[in-house]
Amino acid sequence: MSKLSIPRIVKMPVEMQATDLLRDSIVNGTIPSGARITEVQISDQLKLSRATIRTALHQLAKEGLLTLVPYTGWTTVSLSARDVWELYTLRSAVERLAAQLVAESINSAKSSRLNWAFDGLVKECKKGDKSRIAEADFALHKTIIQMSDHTRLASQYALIEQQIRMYIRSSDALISDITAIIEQHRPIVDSILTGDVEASGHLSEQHNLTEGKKLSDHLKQAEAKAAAAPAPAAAIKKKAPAKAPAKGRAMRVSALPKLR
Amino acid sequence: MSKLSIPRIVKMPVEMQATDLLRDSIVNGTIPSGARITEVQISDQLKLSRATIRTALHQLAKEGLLTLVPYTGWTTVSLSARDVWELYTLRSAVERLAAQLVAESINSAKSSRLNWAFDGLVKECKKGDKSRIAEADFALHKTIIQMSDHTRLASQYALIEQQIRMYIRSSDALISDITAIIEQHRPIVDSILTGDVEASGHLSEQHNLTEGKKLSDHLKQAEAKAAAAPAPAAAIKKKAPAKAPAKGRAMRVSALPKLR
DNA sequence: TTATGGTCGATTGTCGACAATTTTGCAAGA
DNA sequence: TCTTGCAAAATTGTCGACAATCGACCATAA
Repeated sequence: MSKLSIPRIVKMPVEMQATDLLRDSIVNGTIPSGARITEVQISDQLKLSRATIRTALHQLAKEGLLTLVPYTGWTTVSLSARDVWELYTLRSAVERLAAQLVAESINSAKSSRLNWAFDGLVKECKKGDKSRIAEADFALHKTIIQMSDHTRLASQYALIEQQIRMYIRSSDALISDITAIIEQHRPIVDSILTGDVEASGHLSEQHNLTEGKKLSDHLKQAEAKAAAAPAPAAAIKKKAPAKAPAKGRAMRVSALPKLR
Repeated sequence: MSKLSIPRIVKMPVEMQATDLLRDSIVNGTIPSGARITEVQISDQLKLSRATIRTALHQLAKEGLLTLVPYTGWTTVSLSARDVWELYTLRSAVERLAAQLVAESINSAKSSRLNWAFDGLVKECKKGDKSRIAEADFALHKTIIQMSDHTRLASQYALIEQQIRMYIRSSDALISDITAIIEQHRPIVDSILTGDVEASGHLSEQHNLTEGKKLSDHLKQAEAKAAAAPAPAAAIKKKAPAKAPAKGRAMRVSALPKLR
């Protein structure tokens, strides 16, 4: 077959560029979670036609980042504690499979690649920059996914990761005990390296489950606090000035990065 | 929160109707797998604008039913043995999680629902109609998924199921030993009913893995045979004599059902 | 005959305009 | 003051047209 490894320049329709840009903006918080956005607003800012933007928005909706109410508007999702639970249970199942597949097919090339990713995490932990640690953490997990050589698993994982990133952005708290992170991941990596299918799967699963529970609990607590001191939502009716645009017209979103 | 269970009448934009129609046509084989289709052709047959069809096609691409080559055309996917392997490994991971969740939260309502689905399968097995047996089989699995009450898991499973159906349509062979089917599923159902989380997960996983391997092997064999004597799946275009449409213009697809 | 180059039809990419629908705001009446 | 009804604004739904690009065909020359 023609599996030549020519770089093969990739065509990037504007459509896809716009999709990526918007996805980034949502995931990294430029467009805040729960925000209402409109097609014309985006198309104006990006200088693209509404049809193009529309396609992009539909894509993102399919990815679970947006919801569309017909004839009314688009809204970025805001994740609840239940959503986080769903995300992490799913993630644990997917990562378990990936770890098993990699352990099953481990070889020297994969070993060095896995070690490289793990070393990256170790280094960042020693430096201490939390956001960089989180990034290296993601990278290690993603490396395992990619090494499983399973396109559907990978694309499924990408969706989950996106939404998790979104949540982590919105809740600033996450990493507590830095030194523990290394020891949490080391057994997973080791079991994969030694080809222990059972252990690698089990450890991966448990790691995600506990991690997810931690985040979910944190969010539940935050939700409870929010419920105790609710925003002044119901009281004012008419002339209320500056107020969260919970139901009103679409809010103006701060400047999006330029296309291209 | 406003989680009221008002039925809330749903508006069905033509867009979505078209998407559903096309999805069905692909999954049930009205549009054969591997076929090339064009936007104008579909929009003509369905009497809808290209933009609408285009959105629908993009959706289906995101669902893994179509692929788009820029400026060239759309093609329905044709699943290889590797694809089947991916599908079933993923499915096993997802169903394992679902079974565990259901076993964990089993109660009388869920018990009766699960028993009802299993009885349906038993009845069909006794009747002997293979396609109805397959349908009851799917239904049982889907019941477990739905009972897990996990929206992301369910939507993920829906995608997998779609593609599996597509493959099963194209390869007519599947069920061999009818009586065995019941005994394959009974332990899974029993372990869930007794709330045995570990066993239910393990059994679900293994069931899918073995079933997937069976289908994958069957397909591999078919692929080998096809390579030996390539099939004449041709469509005549102009004056060209019969020839495989591997690269040619889009083939005419037989009448699609009417919209509405 | 075969290789080369250009031309042309087919197909998707992008766009702006109009239609359908929902939500909002205001005014009139009780 | 509160409710009700109606009009207007906002927003998505649908459409047809033109541009960009690709693949196939054909004329030409070695």
